[in-house]
Amino acid sequence: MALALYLRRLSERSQLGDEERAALLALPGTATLVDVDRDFVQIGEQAHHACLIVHGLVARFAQTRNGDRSIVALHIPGDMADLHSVVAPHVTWALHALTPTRILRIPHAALRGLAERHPGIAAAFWRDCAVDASILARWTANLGRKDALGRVAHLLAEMAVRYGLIGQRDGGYPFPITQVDLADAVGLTPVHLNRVLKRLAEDGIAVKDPDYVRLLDEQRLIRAGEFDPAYLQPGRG
Amino acid sequence: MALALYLRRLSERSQLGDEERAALLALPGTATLVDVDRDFVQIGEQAHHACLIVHGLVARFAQTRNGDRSIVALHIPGDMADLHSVVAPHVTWALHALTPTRILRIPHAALRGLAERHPGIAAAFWRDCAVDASILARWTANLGRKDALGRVAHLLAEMAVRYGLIGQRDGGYPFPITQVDLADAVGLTPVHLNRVLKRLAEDGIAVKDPDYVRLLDEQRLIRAGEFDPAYLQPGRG
DNA sequence: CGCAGTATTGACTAAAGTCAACCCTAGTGG
DNA sequence: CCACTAGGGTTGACTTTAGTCAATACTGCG
Repeated sequence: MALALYLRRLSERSQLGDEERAALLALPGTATLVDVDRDFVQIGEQAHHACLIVHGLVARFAQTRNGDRSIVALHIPGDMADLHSVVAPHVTWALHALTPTRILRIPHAALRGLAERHPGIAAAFWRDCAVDASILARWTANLGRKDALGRVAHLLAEMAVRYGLIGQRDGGYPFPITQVDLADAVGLTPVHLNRVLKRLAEDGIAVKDPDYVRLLDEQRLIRAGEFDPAYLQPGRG
Repeated sequence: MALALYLRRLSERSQLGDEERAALLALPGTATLVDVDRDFVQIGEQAHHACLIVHGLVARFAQTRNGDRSIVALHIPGDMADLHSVVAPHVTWALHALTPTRILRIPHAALRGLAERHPGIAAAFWRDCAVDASILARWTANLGRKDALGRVAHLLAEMAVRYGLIGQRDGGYPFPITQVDLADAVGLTPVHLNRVLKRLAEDGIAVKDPDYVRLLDEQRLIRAGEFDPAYLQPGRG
């Protein structure tokens, strides 16, 4: 069940009591299927729901007034992609399905009510947003200071950990993103990204297939991306 | 008084009742002076306090294990620079004074207690973190998609708004940051940043003096940076 | 006065972007 | 069942942007 997925996510980093867990699982929500290549939250909206990703892959886009779009976050199953909209409902980004995606739309009112009645849940929500921000900070640092290879390696390493946390990884992980979108996420042109991926494959580090990443030598991937998973706060109280 | 500054900040975006306002102002805290060029929160620490910037300028640094540092956020008076550490106390960044800085160190326990007793304050804290994340997202997008001039123009425009919100701007604003640090914040080398600043000055857009930014033509600055202040959520409920 | 940190400039290099062609594959409709 | 098409991926040749290296100037302070 979708909410159980999110409860599991929260429980990784927050201790919740029985009552809180039950209250969370009782949240109302509307299951929705989103076609590929569709914005399901648009810039300029006033949000009234938060979207839990149940299945699929979602990009958060920032947009300048000129219409340039840029991916600032990727969301995988178990992520509440726009939980921050509960406290900042004026939307300045878009959520876009990169594959056919199943989401659960949960009313802000319900989330807010839950947070008000259960301080522990309020803290868990806040913490979930803090981890999201921590990832953003890391992306900012990567874009500012790493070269193309380092940025790509770092992102592939990050996604390996994140898919690992939801039990979707072994020698690799599902990652159904096009090179155009991946290029956008790491601030490169698709052409240059393609060359970087080619090099990672030739060097025996990792292979990006159309919807899967094969990890050939994770140690070297981590070194190439100077990756340290601490910012993902995996399993901290 | 320092806490009044922060109360004012929160009140811009959150409605707080009298009791909540009083409780906030009653928070305990230790006033501290930080020398220039000093980390006052270090990577790897377990944080027990959040730092309210009272006076001065602070940079948040991300650091890779190789020791490369990169500025991911700038904090001005009125900012609670590491409020997120209340829910994520394992520190993966550093806070560094760019000028002699006065801070107020507020115990996490007090902030947590306040949030537990007053859901409105909990929401206000969460919201404050959401705006911080919104700025991070914008920086990510800028680094990914804008050229050097656009990045610098955007940052100068953002800081103009942020200093404006604390009443420290007229035809310009105080911005005591060196070119080396500014270069770090926008992901450029100091040499190239210097050339960009020269161009902004020559074009009559803005002049960066050692500790002040003179805004010569704000409209063109905004255009050059494709700046839209919506992400700062100025004055939204 | 001299030093250290900061800022400025020029000449050169390297990384990434641009442009354009071509390939490959999955899906469509005849 | 096959030809066509469109989107994604790949490659080469060339351009542009920003980085590097190095020298020089400025400024506030001991």
